[in-house]
Amino acid sequence: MSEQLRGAEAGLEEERLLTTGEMARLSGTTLRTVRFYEEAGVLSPERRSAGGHRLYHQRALERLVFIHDLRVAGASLDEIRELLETKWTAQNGREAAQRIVAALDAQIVSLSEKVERLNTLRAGLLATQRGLQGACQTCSDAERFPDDCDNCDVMKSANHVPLPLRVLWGVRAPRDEA
Amino acid sequence: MSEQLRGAEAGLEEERLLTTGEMARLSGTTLRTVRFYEEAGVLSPERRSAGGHRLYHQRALERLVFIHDLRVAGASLDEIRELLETKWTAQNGREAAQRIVAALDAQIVSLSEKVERLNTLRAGLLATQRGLQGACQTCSDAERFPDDCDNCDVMKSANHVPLPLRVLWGVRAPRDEA
DNA sequence: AGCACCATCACGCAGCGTCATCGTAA
DNA sequence: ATTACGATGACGCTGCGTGATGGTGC
Repeated sequence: MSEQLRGAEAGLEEERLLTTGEMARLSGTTLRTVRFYEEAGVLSPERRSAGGHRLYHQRALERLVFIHDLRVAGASLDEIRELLETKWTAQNGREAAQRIVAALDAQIVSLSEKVERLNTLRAGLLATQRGLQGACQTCSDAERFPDDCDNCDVMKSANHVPLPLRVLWGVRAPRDEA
Repeated sequence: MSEQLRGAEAGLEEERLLTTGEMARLSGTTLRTVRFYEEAGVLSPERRSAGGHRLYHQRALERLVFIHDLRVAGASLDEIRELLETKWTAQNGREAAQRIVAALDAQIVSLSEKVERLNTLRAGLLATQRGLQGACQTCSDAERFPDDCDNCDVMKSANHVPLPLRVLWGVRAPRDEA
């Protein structure tokens, strides 16, 4: 018994702990973010150094990356905290697995919607670039340019003008007035 | 001349102006957002009613949708305002087109990166669901469940465990303690 | 005259950024 | 002992949400 324990302890190859700065750099976040995530209750160091510096497990780095990914995806820290705690608040493995799968379902749905929306937007922006890189790039029609573009071929020829082009190249909005 | 003007005026088919609420509903935003965008200098009503109610052109609705899309994509209202003003601050059509194309380039790049990242995350979440829906759903091993899952087949068999699964199903983080 | 709608403060909140000041690490 | 790095406040900022209170439109 004590043999096994000592063996296990010796087997732990002195895992190198990470500083806050290393966590930030390796995850693509900042010091402030790492500390804020601790305050928010989603990430904490394994221990502190004698002088009070935070020291993290390498697993905490994966956790940080995951949290940051979910934030980029639009999840709130509240949602993220719940997700991370699910396994430990469930009564048994079955329940934990089910609840996590359900929570992930919701995230995946909103994520898919967002991706679709971003792809649509990107397509519109690209189409707008193509539109502008044609005639407008060489346009020297000082009579027509700012205010009469709506009547130019560029805006009428294409039978479906992308929304960004209509907005960016259309008539002056009240907001754009002097 | 006056004939033309009168004709043009008569030709304008009494465009129906939109209220703030209609703008919000039709764009999927809120009253607060529409008003805030005005305060931020990116969207303004064509005029006010006698009683002070905002009245918008239909073009303003497209503008609002575009602004909201860019916000979802992660652009700041400052960036958006600059983009929307580009055409009117440039000296000629060529310069305006070039500057807009350049600005859109930057947006498209960051947008593409984001889409890629979200797709990667989604793949990880889906793989995590698949992992959990197997053995864990029927796991009744009360000895093993919460703390020893790392040594379970589920976490060792797959030669590449997705990051979310490692994080969500791995050993207890300090943060998850009582 | 009634009911839905809108306007204008005003405060609140998440998720950090950004100093300033001071202690730690090697 | 120097130099880089980290800790701890504290205040600031964006992009809205959320009332409260009172006027508008039809």
